[in-house]
Amino acid sequence: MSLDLSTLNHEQLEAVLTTRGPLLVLAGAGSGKTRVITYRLAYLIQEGVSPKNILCVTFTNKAAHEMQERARGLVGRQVRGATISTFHALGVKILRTYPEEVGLRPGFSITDSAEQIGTIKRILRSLHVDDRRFDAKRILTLIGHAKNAGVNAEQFRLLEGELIHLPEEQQEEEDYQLITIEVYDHYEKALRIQNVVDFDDLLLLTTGLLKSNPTVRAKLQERWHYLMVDEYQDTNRAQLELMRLIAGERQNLCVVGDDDQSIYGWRGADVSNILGFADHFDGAKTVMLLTNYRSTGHILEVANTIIEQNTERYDKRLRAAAGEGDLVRITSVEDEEAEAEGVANAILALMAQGVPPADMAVLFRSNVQSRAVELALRTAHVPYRVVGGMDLFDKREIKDALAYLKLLHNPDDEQSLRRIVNYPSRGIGDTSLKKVDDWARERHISLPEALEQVHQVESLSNRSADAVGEFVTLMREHRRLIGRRKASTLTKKLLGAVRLEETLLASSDNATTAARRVDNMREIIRQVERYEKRIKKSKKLAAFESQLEETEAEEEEDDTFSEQDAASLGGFLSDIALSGMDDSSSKDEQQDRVVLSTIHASKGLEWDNVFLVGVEEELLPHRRTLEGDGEVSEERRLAYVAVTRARKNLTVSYAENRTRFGQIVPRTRSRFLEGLPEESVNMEAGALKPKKTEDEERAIAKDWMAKIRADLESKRTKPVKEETP
DNA sequence: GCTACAGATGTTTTT
DNA sequence: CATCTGTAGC
Repeated sequence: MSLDLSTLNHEQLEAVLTTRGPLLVLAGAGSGKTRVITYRLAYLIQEGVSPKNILCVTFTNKAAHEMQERARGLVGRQVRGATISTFHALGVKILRTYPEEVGLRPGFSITDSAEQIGTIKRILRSLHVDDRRFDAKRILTLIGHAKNAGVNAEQFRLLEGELIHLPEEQQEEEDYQLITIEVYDHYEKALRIQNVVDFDDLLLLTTGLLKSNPTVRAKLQERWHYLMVDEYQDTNRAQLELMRLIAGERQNLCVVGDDDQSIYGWRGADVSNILGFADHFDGAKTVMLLTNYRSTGHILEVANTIIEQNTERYDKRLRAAAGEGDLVRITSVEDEEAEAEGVANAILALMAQGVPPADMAVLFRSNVQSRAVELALRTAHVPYRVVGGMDLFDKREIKDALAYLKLLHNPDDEQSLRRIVNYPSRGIGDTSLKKVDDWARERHISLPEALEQVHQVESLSNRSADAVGEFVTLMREHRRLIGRRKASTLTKKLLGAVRLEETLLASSDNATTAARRVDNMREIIRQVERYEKRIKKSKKLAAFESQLEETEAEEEEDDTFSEQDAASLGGFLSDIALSGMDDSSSKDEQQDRVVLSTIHASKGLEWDNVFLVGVEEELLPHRRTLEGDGEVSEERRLAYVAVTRARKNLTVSYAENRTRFGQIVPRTRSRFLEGLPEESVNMEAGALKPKKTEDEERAIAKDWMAKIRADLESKRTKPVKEETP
């Protein structure tokens, strides 16, 4: 099978053919970035590089899947050998193989952010610091930034002299840094005792491991000879370091990204990674992809004008492959309500012309803005979908059920233990727990360990001790079944034994909420089952394919990683921590609905028609960045990302007044709208037309509801097409 | 151990 | 205004 490279343009081809040495591909919005990556991957394989020696890293699971699928389309099942992974999943894989080297024990688990905050608060209290004076979240952010920069607790403390001594007006900031030095230390210890890592550890510890351990480093360098990184502008210091370490002397590292789309600086991403690529890697070659295949000319003009006012960037200008297209419409509206109604009407008008809702999106800077839009769309009966918000994970009943599984898998997980030790209530109240906790502290052992020998705690009544004993036995009994029973069976057994369902039903007076909660909880079981199925299928597939292989089954053992294989409880828990619950596939994911999204969440997506709302000072750019938190240039990039999502139609709006915290406040339009090229913009009012009559609206909406219902019906009857990962 | 009320807070969140 | 958090009180 031979790869057809003739569909690539000159620059894309150059990027694909440059396989040796450090390569920076600056891929402007809509310039065929994903194509280049997948073709390059395919090309490497075709040129005789063993897929096993290729590592592709992305940020999201979605991007990893997409790359996998598209590469499979080009080179078939050979992609299976290549490692295509997110940074964090890669970290887990490596750490699971060498846990002891970084102070972990096998089977460590991954915390979520709520647990992290809980841990911080507990540490503050143990340090006798008023946990109301310091915001745990803010401390956690500071720790996160340190970790993202590759700085561990020890090193952070050493930085004290440099970090501190801020001018007086930043006294508060200084206080936070001081307290963070203390907390960071304790936080790390707490995690290690519990055999737990947080998300940032997945990078920090992995990088640290490679840095300090030449054997492991050599092994990984021997495994991967060719590296590719997607969305490089979003990488942080630790990730750069990780890639540098794996690339080793070969330096076959290809990074793809767009500095103008760097919008995660606040999360620790470091634009200087991409801006300074040539300094970080000697002899780096740069290829710029500047032909935009997505948007029409006027949209691109506006985008270019907006972004060109940033100074710290690669100087480049996108050119449109398509024609001029329609003008960008910029409208002023009275307030957010009028704005939302205007958008709803414009959407209805497009629908009336036969444009499917899925070709439209409403983008905004901050989540609160979605409410007004949702309301208007609902009254107009426009089908919509709000993206983001992994709410399922935040549900209490889900967390409770998960905590049981986590504790089962990792007996040292104190955080999970605390969560469910008395839920459903079994007579282990705060006082009893406190007594055990104190007893544990005296003896310098952990709470879970203390619970194991609870009958030696003298201050505890027999009744309490028995209650604890019963709980400990329950967990121990179930833990013995790990490996002997399917994970799903075990899950059902444990959750049944503690009567979670019954508790949920009894606790809520409202029958519907109770039912919903039970259903949510059962979702966990379904997820475990789905996970088992997926693993089973991919194993089968692997076996099948190696059978098919004409060449002798050279399915040599992959000795880089410990085999973490079977549908185990631990595997499930990592999986769910890294990719969230997958409620997408079955539900309304690809249905015909208008998308409502924050600009952040819209990156990488595109629509024919885009409505960008609330383009006002203090919203975009956001107030917080104007007050000195963060940089306006990043806000500008945000505006740029938003604008470049549109293929054919872009409508930008700003309100004269907006209700904020219950107050009506006059607004000014965003600075990002100043100085736009007149010939590309339609400033005339009325882009968001006045209301249609109720009857007209209803007629259009009715049509669409009917169509959607029919769609749903046909989907239900058709068998669901199975995708193979 | 749950409910009710007061008080604070009010961006973005790939993993 | 609206939502979440923590605490007091039953």
